[in-house]
Amino acid sequence: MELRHLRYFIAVAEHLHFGRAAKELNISQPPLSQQIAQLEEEIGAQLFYRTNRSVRLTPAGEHLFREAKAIMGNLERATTQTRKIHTGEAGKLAVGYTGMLSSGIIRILRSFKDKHSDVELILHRMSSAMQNEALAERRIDIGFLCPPIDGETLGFFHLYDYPFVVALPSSHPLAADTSPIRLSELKGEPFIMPPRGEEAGYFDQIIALCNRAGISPDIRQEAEGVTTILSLVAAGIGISIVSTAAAETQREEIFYREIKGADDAIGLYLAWNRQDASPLAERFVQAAKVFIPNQDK
Amino acid sequence: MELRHLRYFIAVAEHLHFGRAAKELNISQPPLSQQIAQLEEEIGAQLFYRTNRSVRLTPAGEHLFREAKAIMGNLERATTQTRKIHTGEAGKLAVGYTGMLSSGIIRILRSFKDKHSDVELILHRMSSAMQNEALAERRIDIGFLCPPIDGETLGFFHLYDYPFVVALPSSHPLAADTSPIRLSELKGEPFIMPPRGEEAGYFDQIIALCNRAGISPDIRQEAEGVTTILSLVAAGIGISIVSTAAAETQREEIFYREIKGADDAIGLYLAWNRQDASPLAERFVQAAKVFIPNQDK
DNA sequence: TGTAATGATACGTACAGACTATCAATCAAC
DNA sequence: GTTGATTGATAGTCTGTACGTATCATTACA
Repeated sequence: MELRHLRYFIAVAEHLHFGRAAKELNISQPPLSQQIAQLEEEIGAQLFYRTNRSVRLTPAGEHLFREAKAIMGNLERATTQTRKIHTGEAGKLAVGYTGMLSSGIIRILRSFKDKHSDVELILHRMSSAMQNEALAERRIDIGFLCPPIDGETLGFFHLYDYPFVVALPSSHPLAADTSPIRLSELKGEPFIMPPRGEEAGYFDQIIALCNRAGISPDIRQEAEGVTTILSLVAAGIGISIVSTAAAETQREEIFYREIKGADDAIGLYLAWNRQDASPLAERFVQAAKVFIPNQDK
Repeated sequence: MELRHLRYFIAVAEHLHFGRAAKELNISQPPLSQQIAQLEEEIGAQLFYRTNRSVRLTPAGEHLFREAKAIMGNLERATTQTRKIHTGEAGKLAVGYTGMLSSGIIRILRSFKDKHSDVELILHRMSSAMQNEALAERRIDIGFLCPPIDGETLGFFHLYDYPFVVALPSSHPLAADTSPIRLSELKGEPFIMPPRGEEAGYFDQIIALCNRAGISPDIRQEAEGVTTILSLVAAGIGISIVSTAAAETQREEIFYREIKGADDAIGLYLAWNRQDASPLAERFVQAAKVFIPNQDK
């Protein structure tokens, strides 16, 4: 059986007239009769009552008519959707993000979703190291992450820079003052940090920052993900140095202070697998480029 | 596009190897490559990433793969069901019945349903006259009805004979006695009868029965359907003469008495449209024939 | 560097589906 | 009854295309 049989069958069932159906199909009547006969033979069921003057569907034919129309409709929708996925108008896009959905990331996601309503964005929170791996293995299509980035297999570009701030429990003695803090004041404080294996760039930058201020952070606690780190700070377990992106959502239990004399910032990058990136991923990357700040020279 | 394309595509998507897929399809590899290329061209989407050493589905291909399998499954089920409807193993069967589903009718329906679980029996209560019309117009496939039957267009045979009984309100003076009643005792009683136009055979037989007993029934009320008639009797509106089939289900408000010296009975017939009876209707008729009483000579 | 594996390409062929012509059956008009 | 129109089926021919064989290009691996 071929789709031709179904197409012809539907035409005859709709017109209940071989001649007119043939005309609609742009073929002559004899081959139409033949194909219908073939279909009946193959299915093993008479589909039409035919006298020389009238054509009517049998009960079996009526059933097949309904089914055939549904099948052709499904096929039509399937091919259209397939084409859309190819062009990147539709599909699923797995997106990784490190800690919090900063307003910068949300703006990009929102804008893309608005223009591509058929696209399903699936968000995965994972560390920068995990994103490198997931992008390489195509478990995610897009990553919002911090260095290091495996430039061999991944394409990437810089999006935003977020300065560092110190996160203190509100109950902490240093939390009273709103002025920028000197990092040397943090000497001996218990630090909460992500594991270096998960966020090497972030980790090293903070260490360097502290070293420059003449202190060596006393890491008492490791925690995965900014939200977890901040929860621990809120609980009074220790202090941490986080990006202003994480500090966007204020919490009562946490007090943020800028760092005096340091304009260090952590870079947020967008990355994708540069080999066989899905069309959707490519679209996303293109759309995201618009959000690069100061791109006008 | 033809089903061939989908079949070939599914084979390649399952094997992710053109050579092996071709072998399974019993064709050689080159035409398989061609057909897949055609499919991609027609849909307007790349379906496989092909290097010379590996074949992988694109996101678009993965979507089409799922859809194509579903479509092939639907098609398979549709053709099987169509064949079943043709042979009478499945389908819908509209059955008409006059008044009540007597135990005789129920036995036939039950037996048929047991042997043909894929068949949906749709019951329609309608008078014998309506059934004649509905059978001719194919609104129903099978009728359980009383004469007259239009032998021109309908095939039919006799099933059961149900003797007549008198139905009295329990409060009626004549309802005390359990012995057979003489019809002459009913002189002057208000009769409830179906309209003659709907149940001519039944109507005329009762009139003849009464006439033989020397009375002319005083028809005060007409009602469509035995259940309606019996409800009116129960309400004390009048009396009626009904078949023992209707009397099968006893009600407290109604008292039935046999009729003395009359072995008249109303015949229940099974009828169908003898032109292009649906295969299912034919099966039903054949199955019902087993229930003709005294068929052994 | 040579060999095996794999999908794409080139080209000839056979068959199936399409066309034209015609037939058979039915219905309607007179 | 007879004739003409309508309609689906059949017969015979032709053509497009799906398939097969042979071969190539590329890649992986020994």
